[in-house]
Amino acid sequence: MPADLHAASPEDGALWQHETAQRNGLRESKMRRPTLEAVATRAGVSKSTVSRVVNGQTTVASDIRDLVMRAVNDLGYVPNPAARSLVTRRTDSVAVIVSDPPAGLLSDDPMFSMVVRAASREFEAAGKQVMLMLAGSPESLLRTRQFVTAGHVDGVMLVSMHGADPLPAALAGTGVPVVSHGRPAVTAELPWVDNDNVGGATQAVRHLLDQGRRRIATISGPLDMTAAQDRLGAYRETLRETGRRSIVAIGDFTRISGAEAMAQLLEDDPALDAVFAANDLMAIGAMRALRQAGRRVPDDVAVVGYDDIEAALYTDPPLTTVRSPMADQAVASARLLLGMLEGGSTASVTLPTELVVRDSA
Amino acid sequence: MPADLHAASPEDGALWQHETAQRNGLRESKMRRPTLEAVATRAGVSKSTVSRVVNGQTTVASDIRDLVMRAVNDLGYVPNPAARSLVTRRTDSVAVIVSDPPAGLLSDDPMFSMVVRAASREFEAAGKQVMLMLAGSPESLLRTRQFVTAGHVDGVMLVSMHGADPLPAALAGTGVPVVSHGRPAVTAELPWVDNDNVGGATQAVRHLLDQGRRRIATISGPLDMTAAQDRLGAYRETLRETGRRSIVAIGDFTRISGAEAMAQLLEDDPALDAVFAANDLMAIGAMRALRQAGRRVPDDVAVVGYDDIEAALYTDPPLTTVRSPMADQAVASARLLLGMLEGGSTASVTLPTELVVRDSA
DNA sequence: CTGAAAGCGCTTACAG
DNA sequence: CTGAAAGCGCTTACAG
Repeated sequence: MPADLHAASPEDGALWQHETAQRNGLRESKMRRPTLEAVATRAGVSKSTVSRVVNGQTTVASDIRDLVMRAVNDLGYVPNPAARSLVTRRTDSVAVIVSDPPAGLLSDDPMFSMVVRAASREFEAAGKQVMLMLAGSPESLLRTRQFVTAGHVDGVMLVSMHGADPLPAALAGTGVPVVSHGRPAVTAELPWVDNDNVGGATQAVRHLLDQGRRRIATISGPLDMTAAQDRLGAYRETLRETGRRSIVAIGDFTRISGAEAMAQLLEDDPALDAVFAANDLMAIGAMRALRQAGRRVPDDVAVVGYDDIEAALYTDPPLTTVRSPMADQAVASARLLLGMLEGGSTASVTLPTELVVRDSA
Repeated sequence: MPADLHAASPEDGALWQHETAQRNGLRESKMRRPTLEAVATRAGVSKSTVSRVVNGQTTVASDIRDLVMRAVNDLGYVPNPAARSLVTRRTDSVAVIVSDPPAGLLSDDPMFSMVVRAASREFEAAGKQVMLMLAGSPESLLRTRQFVTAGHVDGVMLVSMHGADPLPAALAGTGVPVVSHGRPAVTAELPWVDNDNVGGATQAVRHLLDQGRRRIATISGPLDMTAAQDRLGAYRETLRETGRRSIVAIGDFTRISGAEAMAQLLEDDPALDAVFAANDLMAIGAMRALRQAGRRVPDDVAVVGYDDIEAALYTDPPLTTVRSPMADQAVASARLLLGMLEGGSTASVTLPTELVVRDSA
């Protein structure tokens, strides 16, 4: 207590109040939340009973339940997740781990947005919180593995947006359920959900053939991704069946790589009359390159993409493409993991695709 | 033990092994991870000492430290986050809460991808895990508030991608540090990071004026968002200064809304010679509508967008736009929150914009 | 149907 | 510099 309290002036009083308010503010932010014990005391029952009510057990007499609920509401009680998780060994959360390329590459990829959002909705609807992790660098690989091992999450959904990902293997030994959105490149023993890349690419090339195109090139994705491998394989196979040769350039699923690959293709074979791009982003890049080279789409060169992202409706001309059910695939991945957490099936699933014909081919 | 064990045949043996392996597999997945106590026993020291080493305290003799580290590595020890969090009252994680529109609207918005990724990288670099939450429905609002109140996270970064969000207000009373990516519509007392919407929009309209355009329309974003309000306000103000009248249509920041707004505008004022779209997505929609109406860009109608997303490089013609530092803004938001967790500044920040002139205006 | 008690795996004063 | 002990806030057999 200040020594000069007996001489307190109104100003002193105001100052004092101010400091008190600040302290209260501070204390409030650090103040402990009401505990289960506080609720028990207020309701005049045991902690066990409160715990049962809070967890929805039906073995509690309804009048007692009401008593407890009132205390919970009065106090604004919310269970401490750390304490709960410590004893139940569940976290009620899952990790969505997205391989993040260095230097912002692919950073506005619509796939990221679609997949992460669709999966998140699904998980949240099932009462699971989602922890988003970006796994790019080697350190982050270690970090990710530690994180999962530590028991931070009940399960993992892997979204490999690039190469030969070491993550599936790294996560295999953790004993935590893992699913992969997209078939992983290394055949780890983990279930996945994918779309029918072979079927989709085959449809695309057949369509071009049906339109009377004869020199059909392709822009492939990076060859360490199974989606790229499968689409390229189907392109080659379909052409081979009709006795035509492949004309291939490799991109990395970005717009700019599509543009560069198209320029290369035009140089390699100026007489080509069609191109199948392994995704829409590269198709958009290819269309720009064609424009710059003075070729008309589809009159001179027909273009088919893959994915049917929304942007495919806004190209000039609108893009013919293979619809891959991105959101459905994400939802299916989430459900597969959710099922596994309940001890359900670990069977991988392949979703069908559909050709969407617009004006570019 | 099976009653017929004495009659076991080789086949039985194999079967038995198989079952054993399965059980071991099961047990392994449920098996308790090594605890701090196990490490202490193995190293022949107390739990306190192990804890100190694991947490990097420097007060431990180096030979003892080595002993402990060896035990940690041998056992593959990883601390249990729930137990740690229970006593430290920290979680070392933050929530990134994105307002998620119903029905997949905006779902491939590049903003989501850019902002979430940039912020995640920043948080992860600081050792914070990110919990991604989608807050769309009224239930999710409640859920979100509870989640934060329960102490699941040390701080919150809010990303309002639409309307008059009730979240800032709902989170204000929790005592948990919150920052907003983008100035919130309701003036809650929380720090934010935004780009200079007024400055950016002013640059856009001035540029159009400088090009000799005389009937300049705008496609605004939804008016419950401050970014939309500010951009529209600056458009109006700039035209007013030069004695011109505003021609306004309202979109919702999606491509399709941009196309519809443009069609409306053309109907309202067929003689317009320029349009300022409040984001690039709507500008892309507007360009499609102009194409369908037979207007050439920029000869008949000049178009300026806002954001400078990557797609702006791929329109025909390439889009003149205002560069808003999306990723920088997300990084700044993350840093602001990180700083607040250390007791640092709560000052809001505004980032500068820059006009990028390409061929559409 | 309800309660007392043990225990989940850590950290942190407090002694020494 | 190191250790014994208390305690974080829950859940869950185990009795009654």
